[in-house]
Amino acid sequence: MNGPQQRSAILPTRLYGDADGGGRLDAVLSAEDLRRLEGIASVLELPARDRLIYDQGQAAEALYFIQRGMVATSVHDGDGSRQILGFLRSGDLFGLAEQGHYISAARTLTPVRLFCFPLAPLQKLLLTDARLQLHFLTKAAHDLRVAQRQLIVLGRYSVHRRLASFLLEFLRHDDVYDVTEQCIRLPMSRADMADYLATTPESVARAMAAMEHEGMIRRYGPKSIRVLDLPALIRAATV
Amino acid sequence: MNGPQQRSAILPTRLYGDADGGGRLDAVLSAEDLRRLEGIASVLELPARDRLIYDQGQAAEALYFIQRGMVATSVHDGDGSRQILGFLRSGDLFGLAEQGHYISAARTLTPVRLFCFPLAPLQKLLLTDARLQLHFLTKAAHDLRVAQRQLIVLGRYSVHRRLASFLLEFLRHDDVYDVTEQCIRLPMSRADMADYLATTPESVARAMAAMEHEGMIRRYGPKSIRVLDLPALIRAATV
DNA sequence: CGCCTAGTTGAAGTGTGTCAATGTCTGTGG
DNA sequence: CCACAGACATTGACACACTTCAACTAGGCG
Repeated sequence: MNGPQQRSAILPTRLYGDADGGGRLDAVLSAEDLRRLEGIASVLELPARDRLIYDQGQAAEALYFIQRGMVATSVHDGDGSRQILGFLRSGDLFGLAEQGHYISAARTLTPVRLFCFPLAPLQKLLLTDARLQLHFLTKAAHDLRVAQRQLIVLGRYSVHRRLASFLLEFLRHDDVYDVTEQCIRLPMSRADMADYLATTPESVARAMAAMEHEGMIRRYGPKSIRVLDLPALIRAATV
Repeated sequence: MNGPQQRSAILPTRLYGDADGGGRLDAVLSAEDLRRLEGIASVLELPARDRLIYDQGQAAEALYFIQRGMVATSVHDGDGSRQILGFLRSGDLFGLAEQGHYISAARTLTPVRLFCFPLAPLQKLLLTDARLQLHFLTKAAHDLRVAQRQLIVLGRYSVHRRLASFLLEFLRHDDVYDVTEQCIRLPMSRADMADYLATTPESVARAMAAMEHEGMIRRYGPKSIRVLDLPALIRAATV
């Protein structure tokens, strides 16, 4: 994993707060912690996009850590309806289960490299290493905050604003954002974006078109977007 | 806290899964764990509804545990907009912070009795007791599942269906549901329900009226509802 | 008992979903 | 390397669930 420098990441007032690194688990782990985790992990390499990692309802056997690439978790309704719960990137954990079964499906959006922690050894490790466990707890708290933020986005924002918030997310991550060119590379389809933002591909396309019309972005094909007016984009996500 | 029977609640395959007790923290703690928690806790008793426990943005100093009563956490937008993130009951934890500040406000819906765990001592305790910490981790995972479920509700369901899901939630909790009378006691206002379900008080009222018209419920004043046709209510929440 | 807040009902407006048609990428095979 | 095919994205027209605004009614607490 990256950034294995030793850090005293545990600050008392940050419990159930922010351990920082923007929620990246690997950014806060010590070299010793990493060694231990690698001791129980196996590496899973998926070389292409749209590969199923696990399916909804499947018996949960492991927790996954993303080392490289991007993953989407989604819940499928009886009918065709689908809600994407999150787009996950390097440093994220996934594999949340309920009563021994995954509650969502997980599939790759890009080629990915994963660490795979079998649950029983992981639990054993966390019980022997409270400091390490606290990092997992902090990560869980981070994910909870992310989910609650998304609750606000879906509950209160218009489609236009949801899309603006979504695009802004990408600016933090230099694996999908070229800072010098101010260009975002979207790894997912309009349908994926729609299912994450709880709308339709058509509405996403319309919102994109509107943003381009307003001069805040410029489209170069559906997967590549240049940010022309960042303040306007921020305004669109805020107001 | 209730249910202090010793249980070997830690089952390997349930990590980041369900520790059970329906997410109640106190239902899985050992007598020893309880004693230790009580050692660092102070009791907070709020005798009335609509009391602010902490405000959004306030410096986070403690994590709260509900022993009795009901609490709502909510995020307030710049303008009047408000999203209620959750209605919390006995056995729940709240007080999620980011960078040392609460991300939401918390206020009482009923008189409540809380345990108040100051963050520094709590963190110290969790670091010395990995088993106890694992219960907190499991609780965090539970809350994450709850938030993700709500994401689906807000993202995919009609107002009618959202309300049906909401009412069904109450049937699990005998502090608000009289099983023999099949009567739900709603402790919150229509506005609160609306802000939780991401709609308006008017739409809630209309959905209620429709359900009564369809014969699945009967209203006795705005705060008291009898379930007449449970299967129909379940259908309304499912289909 | 009466005031005031909260809830309900009605009518009108609108954002977004739906259905349908057109346009544009992408990746595969000739 | 180019051409084709199928999937994906975009645009337009229309429908409708829900919000908004307004008036009225009913609870509940002093």
